[in-house]
Amino acid sequence: MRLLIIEDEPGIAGFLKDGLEEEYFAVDIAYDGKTGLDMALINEYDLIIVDWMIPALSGIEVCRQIRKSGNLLPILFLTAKDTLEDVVFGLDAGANDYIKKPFEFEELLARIRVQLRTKNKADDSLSAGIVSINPATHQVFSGSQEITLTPKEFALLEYLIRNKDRVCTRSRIIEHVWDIHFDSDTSVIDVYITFLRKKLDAAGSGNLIQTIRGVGYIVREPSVS
Amino acid sequence: MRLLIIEDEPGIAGFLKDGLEEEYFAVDIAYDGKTGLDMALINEYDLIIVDWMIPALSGIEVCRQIRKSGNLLPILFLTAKDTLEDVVFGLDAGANDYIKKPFEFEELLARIRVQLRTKNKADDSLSAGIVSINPATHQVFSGSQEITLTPKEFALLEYLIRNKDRVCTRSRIIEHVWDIHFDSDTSVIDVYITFLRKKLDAAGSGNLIQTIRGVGYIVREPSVS
DNA sequence: TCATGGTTTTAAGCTAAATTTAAGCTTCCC
DNA sequence: GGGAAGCTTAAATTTAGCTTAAAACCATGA
Repeated sequence: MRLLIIEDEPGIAGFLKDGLEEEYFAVDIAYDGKTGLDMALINEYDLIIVDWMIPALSGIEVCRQIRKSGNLLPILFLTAKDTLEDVVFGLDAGANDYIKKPFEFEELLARIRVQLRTKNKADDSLSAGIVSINPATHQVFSGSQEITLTPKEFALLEYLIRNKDRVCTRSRIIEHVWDIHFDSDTSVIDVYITFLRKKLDAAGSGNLIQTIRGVGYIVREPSVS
Repeated sequence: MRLLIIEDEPGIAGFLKDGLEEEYFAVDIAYDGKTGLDMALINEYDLIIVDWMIPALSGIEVCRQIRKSGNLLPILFLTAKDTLEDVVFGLDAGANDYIKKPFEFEELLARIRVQLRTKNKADDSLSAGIVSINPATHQVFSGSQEITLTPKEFALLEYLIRNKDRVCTRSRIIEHVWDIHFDSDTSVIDVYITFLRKKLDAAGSGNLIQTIRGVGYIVREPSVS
């Protein structure tokens, strides 16, 4: 899952980036509103965190511009101002949620999860067939048997399952899971697909990840019948 | 065809699901209004069946919200209430049709077919006859049956269907699909036309690609008659 | 600071699939 | 009948993906 943070204070930005990367998010930072808006419009993010008070272009204006472009991705507002008026203003501009500074990192994380959940899923269990994953605890189960995954393995599987029944192209995967934005001839994806398949297979959930040759991969929900 | 049933009584929901699946529909169930609405907004259904009296969010509210999001998919109301007033209320909320409980399964089926028939005519996705292609997911369907194509096969079919009802000359095909800009005596096109025809034929969409001798090929939309 | 163990990435050989070539066959039309 | 155009099939070639091993990286604790 790929996030953009628009925050001018390097301390806070860095703190957020580190913390979120520990949670397996791919994180980009923009230090002013103008840059942030450009990045948001050019790249595909799964969620944006934007501070209210930033140089070049206010957070609220960034938010408005993004919505004006027709993009509905979840936007989370960071604000020191906490009067009702400001909050209303932010939500009117198209933000999905807000959080007051100073905040607990855990709370931010919870709110991010809510946004990602409502965006992608009807129910809040991320699963495909007998395999289910829990982003909050970073656990993966094949039926009732737990599978231990490394951070990258988890991030890849999470992305594939969140996009269940859709083809995930190699370029989208490399962007959203590895945060690499240029064409490269790396074969990390292949290697990690092999890792995942091996572990899933060992836990009896073989054949979950299918290859679409020349395009990418897909995790299909076994048809209900 | 993929349907969503929003119905809290497990008995009715299960009965509907089983019956509809026998008719080759893909059926999802939501047991309350909130979940149902989320599913309807996130996934792409061909039709929704929603009960009037359901927990979390009334059927009528679900209907309103779906319409508010700009989605025009057919919605069928299930209701025990049968006063004229209730029916008017439901249709005003954006439903396409209603059916009173208890009902005959056959009647429900008939009404579903009516809705799906009118829907398909307006649909101008990339298709010709019963064959439709989705460039976003690289999927091809003959009716509801998926056809697996290699990248080149897909590219060729996409080009032909995008230029439906127009003759595609050999030189245009070789330029647009193979990116070859000089005259060559290759016979790849012939070979790939054979590949495509074979796969389409196996999926029951034979005769889609016609040869124009000396010129090229054409995919025709079967005339509506 | 350095060693350690785990994770991630790179690289290379291998395999299987996709693509292209080529040759013989069929059909159409003069 | 004969030639041109297209069809079909098999074989050759190329490419993409799989697998494995090893190198690089990173955090941890002695």
